[in-house]
Amino acid sequence: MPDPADFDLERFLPYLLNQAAEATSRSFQASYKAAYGLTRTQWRVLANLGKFGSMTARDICRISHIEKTKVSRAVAALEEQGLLSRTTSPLDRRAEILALTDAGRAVFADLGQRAIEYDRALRARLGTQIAADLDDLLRRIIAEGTPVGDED
Amino acid sequence: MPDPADFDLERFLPYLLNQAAEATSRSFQASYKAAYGLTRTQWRVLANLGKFGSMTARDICRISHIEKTKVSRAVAALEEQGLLSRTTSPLDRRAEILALTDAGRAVFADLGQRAIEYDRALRARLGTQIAADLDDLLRRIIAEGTPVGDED
DNA sequence: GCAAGTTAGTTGCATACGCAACCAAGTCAA
DNA sequence: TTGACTTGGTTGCGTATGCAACTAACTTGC
Repeated sequence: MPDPADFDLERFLPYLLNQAAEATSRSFQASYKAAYGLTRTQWRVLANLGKFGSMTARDICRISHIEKTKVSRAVAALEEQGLLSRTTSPLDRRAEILALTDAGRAVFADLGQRAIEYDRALRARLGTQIAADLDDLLRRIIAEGTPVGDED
Repeated sequence: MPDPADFDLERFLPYLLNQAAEATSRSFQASYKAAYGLTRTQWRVLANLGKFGSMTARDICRISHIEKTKVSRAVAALEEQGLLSRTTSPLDRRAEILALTDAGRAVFADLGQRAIEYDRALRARLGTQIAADLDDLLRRIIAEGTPVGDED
């Protein structure tokens, strides 16, 4: 039975991960927020559409592990801004096929580049081999990282 | 000039970090949220007070890198729940010295233990050596991870 | 063909957050 | 002392989020 006095937030993995995530997200946030007024979620949805082409909101949920509510609102906002268009699926009239508009693709082109550059710079500073290992670790954490249960 | 089509969210470090952070935080969240109705921020503030003893809100900001607003509200909530007490500092009447109450210490004891166990289990599954390396990496990212500027 | 589920997506509500503006107490210098 | 500046902490306001409840469109078994 561990002594609670031994507990140190600074060595607590969830905390460290959070800080690291905040640090990186925050600084990249400037790109999509300042330049295009996008939310983190909106940027992610856009990035998925940019990468994978047309798909339905549900697909985005599956791929990106973002909850449906968040996706739904992000999609609404992106549509509002003219960055994506919705078409009711002919196969399933509940579903909507989402696709970036030209404007959306332009934004993705710009942000995609910046993201690549940002990522490269960060990895370079960490050391590319190390960064690659980090990827694996993070994926493992994401995959099995939820020992207690309670999935998102 | 990178081709935006090369961009893949799944290999974007800020994104991976976020997912990993979410995955771990989420599952530990059950402990403090379900059991004590605490917010992530509240739990962190409590953890810092539990670890370091009495200190001022400003100190918590410095140590934990949480913004003052968040700390302020968390402190108010924790006081409301009877987990901490405030005393105006005799040295500087603007500052308030925060200290856990007995109830607060009890909560910390419980959550501290659970946190240690959670962390251990996670590290064990990653491999302890690897987990230690991960710590370093994350600290580096946190420290220098914000190349563009725009600090928190 | 239809009642009992499912599933895609939206919405209401209550809460947490970020930012900027704001008080009150302290500091510093003239 | 007094006026300009800094600093500890709070608050108002607009926005993002999570959860549960909801609609509409599909599926299944009978």
